[in-house]
Amino acid sequence: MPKDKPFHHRNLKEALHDAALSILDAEGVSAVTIRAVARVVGVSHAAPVNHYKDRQALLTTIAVKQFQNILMDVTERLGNSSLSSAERIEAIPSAMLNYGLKHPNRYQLLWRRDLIDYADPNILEVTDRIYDWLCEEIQQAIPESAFDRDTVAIALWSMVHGYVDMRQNGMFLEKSDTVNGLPRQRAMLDVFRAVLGVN
Amino acid sequence: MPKDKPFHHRNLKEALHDAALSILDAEGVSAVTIRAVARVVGVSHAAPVNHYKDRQALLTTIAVKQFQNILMDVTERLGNSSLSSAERIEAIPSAMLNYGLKHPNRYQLLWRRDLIDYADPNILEVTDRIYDWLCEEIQQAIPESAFDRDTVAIALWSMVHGYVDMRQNGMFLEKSDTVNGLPRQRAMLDVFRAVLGVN
DNA sequence: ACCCATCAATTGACAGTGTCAATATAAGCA
DNA sequence: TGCTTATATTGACACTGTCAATTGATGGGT
Repeated sequence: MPKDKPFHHRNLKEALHDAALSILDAEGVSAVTIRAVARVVGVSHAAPVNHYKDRQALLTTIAVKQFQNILMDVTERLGNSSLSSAERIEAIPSAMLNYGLKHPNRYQLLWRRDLIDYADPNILEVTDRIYDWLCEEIQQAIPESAFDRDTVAIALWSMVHGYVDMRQNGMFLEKSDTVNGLPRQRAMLDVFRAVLGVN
Repeated sequence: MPKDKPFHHRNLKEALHDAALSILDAEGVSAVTIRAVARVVGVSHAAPVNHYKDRQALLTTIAVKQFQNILMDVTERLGNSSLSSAERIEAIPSAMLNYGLKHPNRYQLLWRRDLIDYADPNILEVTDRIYDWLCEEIQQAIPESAFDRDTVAIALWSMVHGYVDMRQNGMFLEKSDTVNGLPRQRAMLDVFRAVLGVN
């Protein structure tokens, strides 16, 4: 803990990332500006450029890390081999759902194509891995099915994403969050259990 | 057609709205700034304030109108009484899907809670009417069902919204858009036809 | 026809923003 | 030691939304 802040921060990149994340959680993505982040870290307004080319690069890095966090959660959960077929299929959808409801501002960032760079190889890789894993579990659980596997995977992921996104936009707010004593998201996933014929 | 532009535009509100819409289509929502719109209409940068309190008010008005357009389309389509149960249920999901794929920038705006005011009574009314109609059709088509009606409606709308949103973010891009010769969205809706038992 | 209140539009300013160029400082290596 | 490179600062520019003060036009009442 140097007294008079040294010229070099020594760890600016991570510090900027952490500051950006906390601003994101507290005030939403629009508050995550290069200058605000620099201010929090206590560095000049143009310092971040050495570590993040521009705002998009900063936000893309954050998004990549968040996707990776989600993937790690899923990886850990699916390591448990005592799960039912349905539970394995729902691991990724549930993870997205829980993450989205728990970290609304972070979740919102993940899908802001105007702010992050979806052509970034890291983004592509992590989202592909999540998707592939979802497909894999569907394949394992229901090797025979009337439905195209990709279609089921896309439908499932689309449903949970759409639900989180619309909920956060205030839709379905007057509707109860529980149906028959279960959370609505549980009831929604049950619809898919029914059509896929898994338990 | 006055030669030297008169001080009063006489129709500024609509002109601003139209200009904003064309900018939205051409350059995306981030380009729809108060000043850019004013520039297109050929009026001073602060003129719009007399008709739209701020940028959010302008964008909210646009969103309301777009939701109303969608609702009108659906109303017209559902006026045709020779539709099957499945077709009636899918009228709203299909309309959202088609609208989203046809007008990506407009669709994106509809779900930007940081830009538009979801507490606006007009927004509430039109989205409620869309939702209620969807529920109504589900109720009519399957008066008896193992699934909670609201859950089905929410799941269905969530799926199509999530699909459009993720697609526009570049997800599922390497996956084919057609499965068994049918558009993927058709296959996705068929999953719901199966679970609801309608044709 | 006039006056005046009201509405509509302009101008100018302010605090933000991202980003770039020029500059200063520190670190690391020969 | 000195030189190269990485890192941080400062200052500027062109934008943005929004506000206040001002000017311009309209329309209603007398």
